[in-house]
Amino acid sequence: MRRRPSQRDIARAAGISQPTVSIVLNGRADEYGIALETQDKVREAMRRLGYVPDVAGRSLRGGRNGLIGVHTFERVFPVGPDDYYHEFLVGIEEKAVEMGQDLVLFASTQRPDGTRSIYGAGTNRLRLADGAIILGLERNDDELVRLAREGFPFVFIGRRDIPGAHTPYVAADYAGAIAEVVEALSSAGHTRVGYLGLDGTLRRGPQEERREAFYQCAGRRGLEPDRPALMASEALTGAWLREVAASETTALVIEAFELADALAATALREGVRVPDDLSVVCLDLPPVSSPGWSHIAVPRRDMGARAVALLLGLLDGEVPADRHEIVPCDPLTGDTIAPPR
Amino acid sequence: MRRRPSQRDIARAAGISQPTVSIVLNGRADEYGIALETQDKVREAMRRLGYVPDVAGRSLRGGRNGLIGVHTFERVFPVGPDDYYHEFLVGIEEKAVEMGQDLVLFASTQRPDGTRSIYGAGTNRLRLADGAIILGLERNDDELVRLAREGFPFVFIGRRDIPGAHTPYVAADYAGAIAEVVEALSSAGHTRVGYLGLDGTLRRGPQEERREAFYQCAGRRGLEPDRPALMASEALTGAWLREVAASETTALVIEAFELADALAATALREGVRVPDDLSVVCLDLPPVSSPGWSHIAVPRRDMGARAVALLLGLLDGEVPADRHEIVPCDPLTGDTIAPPR
DNA sequence: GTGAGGCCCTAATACGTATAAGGACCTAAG
DNA sequence: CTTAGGTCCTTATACGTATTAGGGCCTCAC
Repeated sequence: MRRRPSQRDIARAAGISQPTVSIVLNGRADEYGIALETQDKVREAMRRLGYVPDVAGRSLRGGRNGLIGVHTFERVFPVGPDDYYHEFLVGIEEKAVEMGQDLVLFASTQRPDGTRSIYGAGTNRLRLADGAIILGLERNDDELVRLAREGFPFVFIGRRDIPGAHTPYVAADYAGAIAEVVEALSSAGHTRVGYLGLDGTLRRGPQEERREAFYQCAGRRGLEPDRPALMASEALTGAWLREVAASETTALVIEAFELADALAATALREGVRVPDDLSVVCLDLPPVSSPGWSHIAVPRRDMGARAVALLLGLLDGEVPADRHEIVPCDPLTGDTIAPPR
Repeated sequence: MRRRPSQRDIARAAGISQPTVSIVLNGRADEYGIALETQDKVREAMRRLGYVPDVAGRSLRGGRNGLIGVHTFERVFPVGPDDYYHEFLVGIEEKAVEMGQDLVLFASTQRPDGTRSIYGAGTNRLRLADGAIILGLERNDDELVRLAREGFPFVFIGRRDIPGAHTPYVAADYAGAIAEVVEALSSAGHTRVGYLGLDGTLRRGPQEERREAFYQCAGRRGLEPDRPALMASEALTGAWLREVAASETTALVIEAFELADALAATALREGVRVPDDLSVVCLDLPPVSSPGWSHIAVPRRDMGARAVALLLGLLDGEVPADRHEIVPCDPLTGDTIAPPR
């Protein structure tokens, strides 16, 4: 008798039938009028045999398992320390703890090339969980559409408006936060502002969203932004920085933390003083990073937590299937915005 | 007809029986001698109806659900970046990907005080997975004993010899690595060596294991170690370091990365040159840390991966239930061991 | 003493899958 | 003509769960 005890085993041990066990287990004993004595027998047997409901059986039947799936379109734990997913996971786990749910990290969906696919492995593994939180930088709209069409409950982290599909998501309020940045620069007296963007496709979606929000907002507030300078962080040269410092541009908006790190090093080397010679603001600096530069930050932890709450709301049917949640960014902090020189 | 197609639907569409569909799907058509024409009909219907196998049904049938539990006696994702668990998780995930398994992080087992307990919630939630990998700094021997007695398959990460229970574990070969350190110090010409240990209970088990291994090994190799200096990293003062540098002691073995960081800062302040004035070796420096100090490192990634492999071996019955695995540490690297001044 | 109604439980079933056992049909050998 | 053997498929079953329908037994009222 090596196999895990099932409801039938409990029933046998308690001298009653399997459905009764199920009823007691699910707290519907009163509703069905099960004698207290019987309930005790059942619970005692469960404890004694170490019963735990079977995931497969439950989800086959259509019930809940207390499992929240987490699917990422790339590896969950990249090697580097500045990990895109980590903070999201922290938030997800925190809320899961609070709500008494466990998490399933889908590792089995990874293909040989390192990307992950919901349907790639031939089966939709996500179904083992009650619902899933999905995150990823790649655009995999077709898989999401299919998932939505199957009626599987999920929440995407990040803005993801897909035509023709109701996909609930939790996104950061970039626009609001960037308005705050623009306001701060403007009221410090800046008019010509440079924009340093990340070249390449690494996190293209979010980057472009920031960029657009910035340019729209700057225009409305009377700022004159330079055309965006796009480069990889290794490509940031002293010559470029000297040129900026010598130009009319008095402040720099930086799109990504890699560029901020590179800029910090270059500025130090070139003797460009921040913020005396050049004001600097970074959009989305991770918590562990860089000097105390002015920045806003995507509230990853908070977004993770909200995603869990939203998913549970979905599962309980308390929330419509096309609900979006926009989470305010962490407010602008730091001290590298000064009046122009 | 909103629901996803099942094998029965395929069968109906192709005008045959459900088991035939299953047989074709699993590539056993030849074995069962299914006519090519029938196979084509089946495959065509699958494509047309968009069939995707149902995991729940499968794992219900197979007895396994492809879920590997990960239980930690503390939070999985602490807030700090120098995260004790992170590297283990990386290894676990890597191997899980390779073996096509998914991971369950047990968040529901957390008690209000932040600690986690296997049996705290009344039932052993771990049972939901096929088996589990358990890690944690606290000693919770009683829960492990109970788990072992219940016959639940698990692997502990870290040395954990519990009298009267077969608990498989994966541990680092501290002794071997520390012998390497002692050998290096000795052959560089050192005889008097200091030992800087971490005070407090934070990671007591592993720390003490290192300490004992060092003192035993040093004795055998003819080194004269000072009595260990135990302190919290904040308590490391310039005065202490000056005293060491002025004494007969020519090398320092450091137990934990926090102390290494603190020592680096203090040495810089005090003008103590490493390794010219003092040789330094750290036991277990995380990958992302500090100057290029000489150190050995606990092979966390590797240990995580081995734990997964060991657990699957256990599940397949290919491995006895009392198997221990000792993983060699990453070899000594760095350049802060020099001849004594 | 018959019916109503409450109490407490069981039998039957369905979900999707995989496999063992079995059966129908045909061909070829004796 | 019978039988052995091959080919190709089906029937039956089991896995663990939750729910619907139903049934036995007791008590009380008429």
